[in-house]
Amino acid sequence: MQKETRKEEILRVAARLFKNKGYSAVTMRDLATEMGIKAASLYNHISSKQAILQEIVLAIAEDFTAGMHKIIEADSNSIKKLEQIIDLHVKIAIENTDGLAALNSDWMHLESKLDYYLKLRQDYENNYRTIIESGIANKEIKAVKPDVLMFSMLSTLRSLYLWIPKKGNVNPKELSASLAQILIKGINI
Amino acid sequence: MQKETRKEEILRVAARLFKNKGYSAVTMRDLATEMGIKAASLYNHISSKQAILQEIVLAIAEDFTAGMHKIIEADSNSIKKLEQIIDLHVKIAIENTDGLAALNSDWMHLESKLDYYLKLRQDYENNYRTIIESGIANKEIKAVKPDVLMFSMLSTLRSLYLWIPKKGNVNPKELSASLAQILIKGINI
DNA sequence: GTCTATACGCTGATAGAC
DNA sequence: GTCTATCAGCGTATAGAC
Repeated sequence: MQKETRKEEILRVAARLFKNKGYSAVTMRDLATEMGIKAASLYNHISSKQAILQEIVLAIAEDFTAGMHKIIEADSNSIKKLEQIIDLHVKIAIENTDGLAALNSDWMHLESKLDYYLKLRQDYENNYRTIIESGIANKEIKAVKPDVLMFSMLSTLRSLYLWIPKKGNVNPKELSASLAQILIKGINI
Repeated sequence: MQKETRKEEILRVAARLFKNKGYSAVTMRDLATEMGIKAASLYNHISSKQAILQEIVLAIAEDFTAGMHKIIEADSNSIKKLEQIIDLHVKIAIENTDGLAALNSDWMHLESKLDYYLKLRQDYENNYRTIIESGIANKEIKAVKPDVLMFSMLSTLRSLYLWIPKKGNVNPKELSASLAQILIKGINI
């Protein structure tokens, strides 16, 4: 286990503050105080407040993109793929709860990287929808409206970060299994 | 159809801005510009920025509370009650999309009214959970984990405001029916 | 009901000493 | 790597003229 750099510490603490109050309401002075230093000292490690948000959000967005690519390339049926998507969201939500909160709540405050973020999200949703549509075509999934199903599943998965901290130590496998039961069994033929 | 007062106009425009950028990132100057007046003029109609947020969020929170009370008092089974909860969320999401966004994203910026808001939300969730637990006890609902089911349904219903504007003119009955199919049919015995 | 003028604390960020 | 000092601009809000 290698030591956390000062920059990593800033990103970790910033994510926690962003989760609680939102990007706009957190000041560089808040962040510095939380780290026990002065605001000016932060700038030896990061170039701007905006750069902090970018690093936090884009790292996670790229994790989701990479995870989705693994899933769509694998040779498995649609239900399995949906289960793997649940696993992916549970894993990221547990490993990086605060960062995920920032992604979900503060992505619109990305400035120069906003277009890039939106493209990643769009591609992710397109891949998701394609999995559902294939499943319906193959009669693995009930003939529900693909958009409503994707919206419903994604709403739950995107909200995981709100729910995980309340539950203390979460068992990822158990949580994934419960979610799969509720999100998928109902649509499984 | 009675004319909108200046104050109502402020609340409506503010809700739209809060939805897009979040409470903290919207300035009184932004709001005034959007209304075609100067920031100082806003204070003839509202006492503070905080008061705007309170009016928007608490009105909706109280709508949910009133709706839930009607549902739990009615003489119907658990599945019917869950369907009525879906209807309630769809109705409010369509009628007051922007205000609902502010409630979901900016409730933590309520200052003196935060405790009141949290109590309304807690009571709402307790009533929701009780409906699910009764349904499981009566064998109307599969023996899933009540908390996971409530979390999943509420995540979807609370995210409706994100989804509705993309869909243009929404038919509430059709949307409620699709959601009920996906959220309830899977857990129905 | 809206305006101009103004108060004044807080904001992100930089320069330069140690 | 952290500090103090500093800055220009923006934040909410008030006073008082029209």
